[in-house]
Amino acid sequence: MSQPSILLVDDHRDIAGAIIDFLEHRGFTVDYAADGVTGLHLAVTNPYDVIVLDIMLPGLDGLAVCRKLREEARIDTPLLMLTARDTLDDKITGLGAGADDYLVKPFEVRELEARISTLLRRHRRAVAREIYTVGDLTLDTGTLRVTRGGQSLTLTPIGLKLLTVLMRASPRVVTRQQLEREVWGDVLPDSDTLRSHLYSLRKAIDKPFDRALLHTIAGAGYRVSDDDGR
Amino acid sequence: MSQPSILLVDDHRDIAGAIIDFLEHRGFTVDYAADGVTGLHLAVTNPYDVIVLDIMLPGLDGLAVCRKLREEARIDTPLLMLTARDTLDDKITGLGAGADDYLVKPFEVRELEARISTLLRRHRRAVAREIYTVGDLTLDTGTLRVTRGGQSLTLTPIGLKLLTVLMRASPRVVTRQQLEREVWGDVLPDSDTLRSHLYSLRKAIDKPFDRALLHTIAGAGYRVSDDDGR
DNA sequence: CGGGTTTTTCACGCCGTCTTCACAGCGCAG
DNA sequence: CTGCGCTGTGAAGACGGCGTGAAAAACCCG
Repeated sequence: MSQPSILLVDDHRDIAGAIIDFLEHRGFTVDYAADGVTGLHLAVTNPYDVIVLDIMLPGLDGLAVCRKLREEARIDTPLLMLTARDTLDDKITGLGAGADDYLVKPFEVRELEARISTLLRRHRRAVAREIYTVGDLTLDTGTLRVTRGGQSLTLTPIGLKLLTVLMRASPRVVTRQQLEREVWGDVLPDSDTLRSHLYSLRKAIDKPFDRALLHTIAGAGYRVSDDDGR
Repeated sequence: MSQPSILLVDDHRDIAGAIIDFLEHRGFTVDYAADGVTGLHLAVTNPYDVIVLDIMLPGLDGLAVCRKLREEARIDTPLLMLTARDTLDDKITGLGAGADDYLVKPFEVRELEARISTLLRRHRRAVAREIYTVGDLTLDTGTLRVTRGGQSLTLTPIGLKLLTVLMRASPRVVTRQQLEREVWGDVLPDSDTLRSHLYSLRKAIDKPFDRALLHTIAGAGYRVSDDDGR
């Protein structure tokens, strides 16, 4: 996600303009709607990374938009609610409607950006979190923790990347080319440094244990699987 | 799977009630148990698509239930563990015990649903592979594993390639030329090394067994089929 | 700038694979 | 009956892929 996209829904055009200027200057792409219906429509038709929603809107208010997004459209994009008063009621109803955070007006744009960044990070982590298990080896892509037989292992970044690809594919075979592409993109290194990395990955996840999980398939590629004789 | 079925094991009846309401409203069928023993019993007697298991349970706790399911009952239904925030430890999350995912309490029900959907998707994908079968010989083109009569065979890369072509074509005849083209492309080797490869392929897949599956069609080519009489 | 980590490069040597070759069996045609 | 061509059989050697390990280079972070 090189350029996070934001949807801003707020009927105060002057304030909104300032916010948009600031956010765009900070590298975000911003779409804007001045009322609830338009905002809702934009939100369901485009994939945003964060939605910023004023609670007071003409027609369909922020709470209603939020609820519709969550319950009808089933969109779980992180949502930040802008509320005028710091009443406990507002906070509770906002969060109850499915908002992920709220911000009390008036606020600093810096503050808004910070909250947005937090939501981005959190959501990315939550969405990215997948857990792969092969035999007694587990990889938690959320915490980037790798464990085998209960004990935690430390890998280098590339080792981790390789293992992720291999475990996601498990028990299928992954070719060298696929692995190289995953790690280095399109500009592949000349010499096959991949071999060294697989060597150290193996040293980390297989060497200290009895059974090997990372297998070489001659002329084809590599596979992570718990064969166990079969 | 029109109506995915979930097993929920949690001793907080109020929370469980809310979860059940939500999930049933979202189109799942939910069974419920308030303690580990009941949950375990349900899990081994019914086929669920996903099991949601609280880690803190009266009597038999979640980790124990999970372990028993995996190690004794040999049930590999996707399992999601519910854990308290303060016990977020490798050993406690249940990953080591065989859980496929975990969720930290308190959580949003829609997050729970999202994770359940992910597990459903992944599990479905894991069982669907393209596999060729001829007689008791099977070839999994994803894992590149070849088995006959339950036992696994090891082939050379070229042998594997030949077998793939032959099994894909089975029971039709494949000419030598076609086989050569598949393996070597357009620059064919001078001498007919193909014969040697077919010889060793035969040695691998037919020699150790009674009935031959790889047949030579004089002057025409080769065929893989379970003829039985013809 | 400095220290530690990560990545890349390189060289060695083994092992599996591919190729080549020689021979035997078999069927068919002359 | 005999020779020829096609195929199965098996071994030997060449070759390349791959594991291994260390050392150099790049990188990151404070």
